[in-house]
Amino acid sequence: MTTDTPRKQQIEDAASTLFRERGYAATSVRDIAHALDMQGGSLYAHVASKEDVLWAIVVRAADRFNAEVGPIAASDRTAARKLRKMIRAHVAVVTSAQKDAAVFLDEWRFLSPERRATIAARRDDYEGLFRKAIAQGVGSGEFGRIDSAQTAIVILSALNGIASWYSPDGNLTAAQIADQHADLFIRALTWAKPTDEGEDP
Amino acid sequence: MTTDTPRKQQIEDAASTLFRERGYAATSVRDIAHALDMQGGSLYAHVASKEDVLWAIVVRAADRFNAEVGPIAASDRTAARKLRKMIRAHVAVVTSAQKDAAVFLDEWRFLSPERRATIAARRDDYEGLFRKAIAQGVGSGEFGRIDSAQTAIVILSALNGIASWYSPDGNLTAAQIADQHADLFIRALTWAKPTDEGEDP
DNA sequence: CCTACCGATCGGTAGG
DNA sequence: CCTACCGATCGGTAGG
Repeated sequence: MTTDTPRKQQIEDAASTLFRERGYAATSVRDIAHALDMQGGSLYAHVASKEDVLWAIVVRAADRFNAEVGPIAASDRTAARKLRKMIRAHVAVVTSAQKDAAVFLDEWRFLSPERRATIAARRDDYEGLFRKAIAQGVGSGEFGRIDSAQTAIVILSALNGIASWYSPDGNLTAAQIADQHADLFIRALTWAKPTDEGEDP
Repeated sequence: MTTDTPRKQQIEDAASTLFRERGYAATSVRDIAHALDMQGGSLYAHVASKEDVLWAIVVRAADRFNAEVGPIAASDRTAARKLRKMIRAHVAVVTSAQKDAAVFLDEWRFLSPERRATIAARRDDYEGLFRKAIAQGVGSGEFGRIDSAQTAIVILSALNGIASWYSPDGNLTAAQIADQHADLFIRALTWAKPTDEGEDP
């Protein structure tokens, strides 16, 4: 009954690295164990199955996206400002928890059907946050008459793509990447008018 | 010395379906063989290795992108029109050769290091076609002063994402999806002026 | 293209 | 957390 077992987190971290590098199916339980200087079977003192490890990684990534973006989506703001902040928050998660995000995005299909369905539903809800923010802007006249559902998909596809090419050593900081994306998409939605300005923190 | 062995194509088609559904690593040689009503080992009468099958799929997908988009990129057009046509062509490949495109995009990391390097180089060249088209528009003043390299990545991320959500049974046709993307991105690049119009076929 | 097989490795468990 | 092991499955081959 201690606060939390750090060993389990170490396992998830090591697994996250390997799942991202080699993919879930091509990573063996022994690979994960050896990364932590354990014997293959010893991992099962801490986890019940390989899939449970993937599940833990996927859930903690999903939780982070929701924790960062959810409050902004629920806040009272202009659609353009809200969307800009949501994009920034999403990119911040992708870049700061890059491994987990990449595993979440690429490897969730290896979950059991039940768990996959749970994640599919969560992803759809999350996408809904973007749909609603866009629809708000269409309704208020801030944005042009675009298809909010399709636009949400386009934006999230581009933002999620960052997980597969971003490098902390690149020429652009995570914040710059976020702003570039926000600029580009807000521009695309608010055409024929100047982009809204006057940032809030 | 016949024209072409169709059995090999059948193998690649079946493998493309399975690699897309389950991923390369989680698809066994027996899975592929059984999809063609063969015994596991019999596949090796036609192919030398599982990786060779993946390689064939990846190469034919890459070839298609180049064949469709390359000539447009090399053509003499306004940057906006050129980019619009390139986006359309890219989306056409993604949607018409969806399985191959998805395998190409998601599973190429399971290739041997040498082959992976070859594909990485080809992908960079291909991305260069978009970079150059964008840079052309920046140079001519058609587009605003944006980072062509980053913008090319953003556009291709979104376009490639289509491979993972497009369904021929969806509400939108492939052509509509292509136009939506072209509209959105051209708008984002040509801000503060009306989008260029007057389509060529 | 099949049958029958190879060594290697897989996820997971027992028993300590 | 280790040793030692389980049955199952893997990619690939021999020999026809």
